[in-house]
Amino acid sequence: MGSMPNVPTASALPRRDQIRREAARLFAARGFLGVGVDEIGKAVGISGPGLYRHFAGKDAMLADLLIGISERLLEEGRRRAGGGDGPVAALDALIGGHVDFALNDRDLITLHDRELLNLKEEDRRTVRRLQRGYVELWVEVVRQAYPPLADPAAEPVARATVHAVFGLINSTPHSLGSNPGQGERSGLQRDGMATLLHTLAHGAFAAAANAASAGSASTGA
Amino acid sequence: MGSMPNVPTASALPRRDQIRREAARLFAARGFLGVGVDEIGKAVGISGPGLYRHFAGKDAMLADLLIGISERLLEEGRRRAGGGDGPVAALDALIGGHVDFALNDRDLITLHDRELLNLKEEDRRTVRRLQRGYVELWVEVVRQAYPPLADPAAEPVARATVHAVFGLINSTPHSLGSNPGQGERSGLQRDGMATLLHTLAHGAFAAAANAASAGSASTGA
DNA sequence: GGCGTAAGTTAACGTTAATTAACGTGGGAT
DNA sequence: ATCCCACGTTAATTAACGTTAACTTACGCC
Repeated sequence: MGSMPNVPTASALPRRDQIRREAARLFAARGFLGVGVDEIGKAVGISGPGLYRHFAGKDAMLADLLIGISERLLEEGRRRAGGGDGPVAALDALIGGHVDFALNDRDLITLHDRELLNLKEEDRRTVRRLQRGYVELWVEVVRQAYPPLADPAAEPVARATVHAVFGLINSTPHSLGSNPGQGERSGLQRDGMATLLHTLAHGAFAAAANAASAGSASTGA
Repeated sequence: MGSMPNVPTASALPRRDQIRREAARLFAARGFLGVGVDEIGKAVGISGPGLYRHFAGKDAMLADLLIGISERLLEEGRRRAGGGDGPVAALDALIGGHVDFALNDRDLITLHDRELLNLKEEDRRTVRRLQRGYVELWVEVVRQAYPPLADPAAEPVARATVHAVFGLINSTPHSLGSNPGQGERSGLQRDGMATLLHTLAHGAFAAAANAASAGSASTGA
């Protein structure tokens, strides 16, 4: 018991990670409730209940995935937003980070806003808290990058626009085919898609700022 | 048997519609697989298997909902796109129609791209065919409204942008709270949200067109 | 060289859920 | 008056699934 508590997971973590990857793939493909534990087990070479040596249960796998991606989004977002080259560069970095995420971890992005309701109350609160922090981070940066949105009356506009841009960037799972190897399905390669999403996000923010500077009475509040 | 085949559903359709509405609400709230037929029955005042007098099964309810909304989107889209006031007005009408849909039939919009995988192969193909037609409609109109996107090399960009704008507009279920009565959750009222989404969509399209006119070699194809 | 623990296996349990069967009822057309 | 059919009900059937139990195996360690 007191042997080596530091590196006992040196060979256990790969297996856990393997389970994470396959579970994410299967959950994204057929939904959390549509995938059985036996199927996840088969995907990693063990069978069924053997998964319980690595996770407390099926719920725990989903919770691990959703909390993990939410934490990574927030952490990486904070890192990028603190680049120190001004709010415009910070927003640029935020957008780039989220686009990378959407293109690299397609499965997790899909699960992130699709399977939240299958979490137990406590885990759901955790994920929502992290998501809220991430949104707040974006809202602050956006309002600094686009001064018209810094008006207190425009705060709801800024927040709604951030949500909308998330929806925009996260749309890649729908546009791209399900080929992770090459992007032969869509006529757009990965880099082209990345720059396009970047451009579209900026266009949306600019339009929001433009509208906010024009009519402050159109917020409807 | 040959009595009145024209109006036998005069009293059956309301009940069917009631089931549709409640099923959509429940599916959107807890997922297709997360809702039992007993629950749907209870929501409409009958219990469990009584639903089988109105639908062939649980799958048939979901198929009815998804095919129905896909048909309505396409039909209304075609109607609006053929307004005859030029491509810019047509795109405006398309955007307005989709925004109305996203704000009025939030549950269905949620299901539309969330529960496709729970359809049987044939129904899924039907829905996808309708969706493809809807996308094509948008792509054509967008490319006419924004000439830089009419370049053959920009076709993938136009298509990806249309998908992204769908994601943008469909993001309302996430930004708004779950109160169908008033929008007290978000600081943005319904009309404010509608005009904002309209503005954001235009901003995204304009940005895409701008990028396409600048560098034709950046498509990556 | 025995020991404990990590990591699997298969069998079994308890629940739940969709669907079907069998049966009841009430109102309109003949 | 009656027949019938749309519309429901409850009970039974069947399948699947998450989880636990009991048991095996390989390996690092004193």
